[in-house]
Amino acid sequence: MASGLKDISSLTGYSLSTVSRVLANKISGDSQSAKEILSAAREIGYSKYRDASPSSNRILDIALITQHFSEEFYAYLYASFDRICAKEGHCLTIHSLRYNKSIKEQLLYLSQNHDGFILFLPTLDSYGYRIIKNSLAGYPIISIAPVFEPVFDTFTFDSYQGGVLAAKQFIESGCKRFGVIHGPPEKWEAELRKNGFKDTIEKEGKKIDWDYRGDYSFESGEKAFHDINNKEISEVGIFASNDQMAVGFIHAALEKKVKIPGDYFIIGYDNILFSKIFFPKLTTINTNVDQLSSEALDYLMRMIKGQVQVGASAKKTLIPVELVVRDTDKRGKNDKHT
Amino acid sequence: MASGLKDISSLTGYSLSTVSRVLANKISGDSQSAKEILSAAREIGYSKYRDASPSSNRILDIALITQHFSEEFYAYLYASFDRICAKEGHCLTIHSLRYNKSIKEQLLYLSQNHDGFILFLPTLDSYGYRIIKNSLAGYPIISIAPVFEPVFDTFTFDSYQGGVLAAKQFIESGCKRFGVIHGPPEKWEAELRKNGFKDTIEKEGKKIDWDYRGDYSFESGEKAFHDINNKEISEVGIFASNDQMAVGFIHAALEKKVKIPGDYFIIGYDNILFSKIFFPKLTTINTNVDQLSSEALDYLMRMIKGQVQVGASAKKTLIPVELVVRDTDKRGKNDKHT
DNA sequence: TTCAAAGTGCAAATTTTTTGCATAATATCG
DNA sequence: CGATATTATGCAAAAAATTTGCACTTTGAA
Repeated sequence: MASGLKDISSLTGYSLSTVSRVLANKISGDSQSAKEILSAAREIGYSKYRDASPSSNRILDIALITQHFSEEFYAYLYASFDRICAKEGHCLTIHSLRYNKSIKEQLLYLSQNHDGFILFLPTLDSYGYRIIKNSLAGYPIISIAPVFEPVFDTFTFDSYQGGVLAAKQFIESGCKRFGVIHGPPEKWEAELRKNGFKDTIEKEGKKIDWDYRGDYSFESGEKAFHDINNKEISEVGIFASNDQMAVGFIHAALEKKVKIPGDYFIIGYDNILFSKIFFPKLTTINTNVDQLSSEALDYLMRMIKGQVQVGASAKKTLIPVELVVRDTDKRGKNDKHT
Repeated sequence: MASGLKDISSLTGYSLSTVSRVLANKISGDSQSAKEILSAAREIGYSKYRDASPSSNRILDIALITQHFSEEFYAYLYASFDRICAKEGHCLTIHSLRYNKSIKEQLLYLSQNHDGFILFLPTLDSYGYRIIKNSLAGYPIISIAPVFEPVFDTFTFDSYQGGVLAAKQFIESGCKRFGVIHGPPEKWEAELRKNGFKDTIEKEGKKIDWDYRGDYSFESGEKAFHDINNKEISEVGIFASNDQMAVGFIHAALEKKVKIPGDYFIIGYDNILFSKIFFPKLTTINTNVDQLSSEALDYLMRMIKGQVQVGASAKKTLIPVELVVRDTDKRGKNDKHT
């Protein structure tokens, strides 16, 4: 099992010296010999080869550092990164820090076997991020978590824009009254979604007639419905900060034989699978996860190759989102499902 | 970055010789010194330390080898293994081979950094499994994929039993007619679910009055409804091979104002999240993923420690499933949702 | 208390990796 | 097209890393 230059040498047919030089980056890493030697080294698990500066011939190992939860979104995220990495020829591994006691040590360990990290740790605070930054100074890391004060260069969806799009749709389709179901206030992206909606409504000289503080759960969507229904406000365009709450709202409305669209109009956010199959079909904000993965990965690659200046402050890139019109907003052409 | 025994020595304070001996397994791996040395070795990424035979002090690295898909089930599976591994103190990494050209090479590479594999590759054929077995002879590998002819020791849910439970529920609650919505025939576990249902019905001297060949999708559940509805068979207890089809069936039924439960009764299989929130709430077969993870991991650990005899033929372990009664079977207490 | 078994460090022995030098292959430029 | 610079390669020597023999220490059971 122990492997050394000798094994690589006999495997590839190159002399010990040549193998040594390729792996120590003393000769170009882009030649044919280098290609063979690097791939043999990778295969038998020769450890020091990672020190060779990344050449076009090196397969790069990327770690997606996340916290597993039993939610569809995670399956989407992983599948998307998997797809994009495979297309670009990189090798992706996924690691969860959900139950980890020592994040710092675990990341130090992982940095030995990988060329760069993509962090998705929405619950980590700035302090935690700074510890990571300090203990892995110089190591290529980006983040895709929507956090208030990013420490690493960050790629996220333009949540604010999502709220703007929902508001515009309601305004343009002639809604007169507006409501919003908040996400949990500690989630930064939930605040952005709500603010985008609110600001756009108010810029038009209108106001939010009703709001409800939810927690992203299906149940809080149901509760939101009962709240507005008791107040007897109707014909309201409601923006829910995620699809689960929108669907919960619709569920409760259906039970009470309230019409959606009709008595209420609703736009969700996320466009995850069940919003496509739930009925009536939900108008929602779509996030293009492949675009996020692709741009994030691209940037990380340039970071690994040293083509990116890593500054003191974190750069933010907002990936645009789009409105998907289905049946639950005022324009919905389909009324028969209510 | 280059690390060697010298670094470990100065980090831990032990002499070079001691470090060497611990890592080469020349002295017991269970002493305090061994613990410190092994953990330091792991942290700085010293590669050869993995050759030391696993002791109680070694953190074991397990790889879950899968094929990512954008389905909730994957998020469940990963979160469950993550939870169980964390509890046992092992380190889990997840790797997708969905787009991989050379599975064999990728696994060879991964085997360098890990102590054992859990395979979840439902689409791989026996030939592919045998290639893996041959190229990694002696390396600890188990499978959790439901396949017809397992090559590795396998842990799966007792799909057949799931069908039996569904059939019993319908029979005991007085159903007179029975139907089944198949999963895709190439999926072994779908066949088992159907057969368990069919065999139990027939053992009671009854017969399957209607069946429909679905493909696990929501849409095929809708189509199944239209099929049975055209034939005007009603008051049938229907077992769907998964929840998505069951929910599709219910969706189509609701559109046609057909009563569930009432005109039809339905039991699904999987108990994934959306079956909990869809309305009416679905009676279904629950699979305890944590139990599967836990038993599989336990066995793999014993394999790694050499406590398990690996025979020529693969051992199969079936994890029991259970019926979760909600609102869509005949016993469902809740009729108001239709 | 005694003695065997296991752990430890020093220094020598061994193995692995790197490097100087000579030569071969390849690319570059007038 | 040939002269010249650049890069790649292998051998053998040098350097570095790792293992091992030996003597001494610690630990725990009888």
